[in-house]
Amino acid sequence: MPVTDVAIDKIKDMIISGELAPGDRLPKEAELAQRLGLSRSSLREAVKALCLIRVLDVRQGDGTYVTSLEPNLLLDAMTFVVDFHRDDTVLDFLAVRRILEPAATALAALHMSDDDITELGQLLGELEDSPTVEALVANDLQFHRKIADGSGNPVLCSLLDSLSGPTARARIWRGLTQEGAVAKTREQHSAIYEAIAAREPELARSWATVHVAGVEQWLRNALGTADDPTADAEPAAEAS
Amino acid sequence: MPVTDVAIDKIKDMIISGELAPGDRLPKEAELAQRLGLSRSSLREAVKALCLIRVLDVRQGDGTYVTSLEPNLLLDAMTFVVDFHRDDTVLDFLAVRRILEPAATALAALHMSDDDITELGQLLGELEDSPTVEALVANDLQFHRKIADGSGNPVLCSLLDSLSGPTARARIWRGLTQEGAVAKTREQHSAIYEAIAAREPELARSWATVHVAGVEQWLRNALGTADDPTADAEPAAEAS
DNA sequence: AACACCGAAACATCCGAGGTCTGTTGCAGG
DNA sequence: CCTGCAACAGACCTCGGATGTTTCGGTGTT
Repeated sequence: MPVTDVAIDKIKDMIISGELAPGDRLPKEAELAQRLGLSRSSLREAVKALCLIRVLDVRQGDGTYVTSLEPNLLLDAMTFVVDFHRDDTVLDFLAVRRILEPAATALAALHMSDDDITELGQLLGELEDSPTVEALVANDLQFHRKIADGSGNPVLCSLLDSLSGPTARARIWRGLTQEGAVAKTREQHSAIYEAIAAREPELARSWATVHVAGVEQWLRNALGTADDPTADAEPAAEAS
Repeated sequence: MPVTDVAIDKIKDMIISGELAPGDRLPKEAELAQRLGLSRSSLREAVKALCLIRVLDVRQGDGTYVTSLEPNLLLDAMTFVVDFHRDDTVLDFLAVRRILEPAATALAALHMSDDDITELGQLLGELEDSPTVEALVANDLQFHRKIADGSGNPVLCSLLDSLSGPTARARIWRGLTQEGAVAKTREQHSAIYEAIAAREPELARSWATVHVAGVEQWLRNALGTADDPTADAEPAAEAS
């Protein structure tokens, strides 16, 4: 195994064992390199890798620190991974979201504070009557994020956040190609909000299911026609 | 932004744009470094980082390649992330698993091939009458992995795989401290298998819920977090 | 007490020189 | 003609040092 990989494991172990706690500063490069028995170059590769997944945080001119290691931070790195998946596997991600979102919504109906619910309602009102597709999607992301956050489970929240990336793209296409989608989205958001405000977890769950399933159904059709050489519908545009 | 981070983004873009397809070989270090306008050292840091999340695969003496980018590979990197979370957040991960596992089991009841179901049954039989805790946990992991795989959704499968890490540890503790757990686990596994074999998704879902909830309940008590009044909330049933 | 300056510390980046591993090529033998 | 072995070249691995940049904290001035 390359020394760099060994270094990654060593640092990982130092953190897991508690030798390095969240927020702690690592020894300086030269020192740590000597301690782990490798060169600074190799150590830097290890640090950079751990940095990408948000385990370490290097500040030039200061030092290298262990992040808070909170689930949201670490799972945030998954967004990076999800970015690599385009058209073909988006449906699989959406299917997972279709499982998690209703559950999160139901939890939110039970756990959200009254203040949070008020803020959730305000989000719905902030949208203009004829919003741009971008504004709609941004508002949609905020709406679902607040609900996910309201579930009280940071892991669930972060996971949904990561999965929302591809969904957001899908929504943009949908907004561009399906006229009734905007009105329908607003209707469903209102219904979800009402259910949460009424503390009706099962109702909230159902509306969330309907909501995500709608996107999924549309996307399935869109991709199905795109893959079909005999289809006349225009295929989904490539990422620019 | 550091040069290395720019390089990471550049390489990422090269892949997403299609310039580098899965399986392709990257230009050699020196060449790519010049092309991206940085030194080999910095480039290597970028490559190492992308390597950690399984986007690139370097083979000494050969070259650097883009991986297949399949969801299972990329989400596999999440296992690394999950490893950083111990006692305190395990419950949150388990709660997510409690949402996904029943759904996956229900899907498996619908989608698994007869051959796969046969193999699943064989897994149950392979276990000795008085297995060691380690053997039991290993068998358990295989069992659930096969079901997750049977859901037909690679994203769901990989996600569950990652979440099973902490759960496995929990099971080991449980096996060591709770005597009846072994027998109960085998009973529930059999029930899940029977439900899948009978193509009864809702029955399979329910047994899976019971199964995971059992672990969750025990762990909650073991960690002494009986302060959460919502532990028993959120019925998982859902029409269709 | 508040602010500006300065130096030390630490990371960022680069470079070039060996070392090691892998795939390929060419030759000899069956 | 096909097979097996050995040498070669290409590519990554690791190293150590030199130089640039940024940040922090102490010092001196106002």
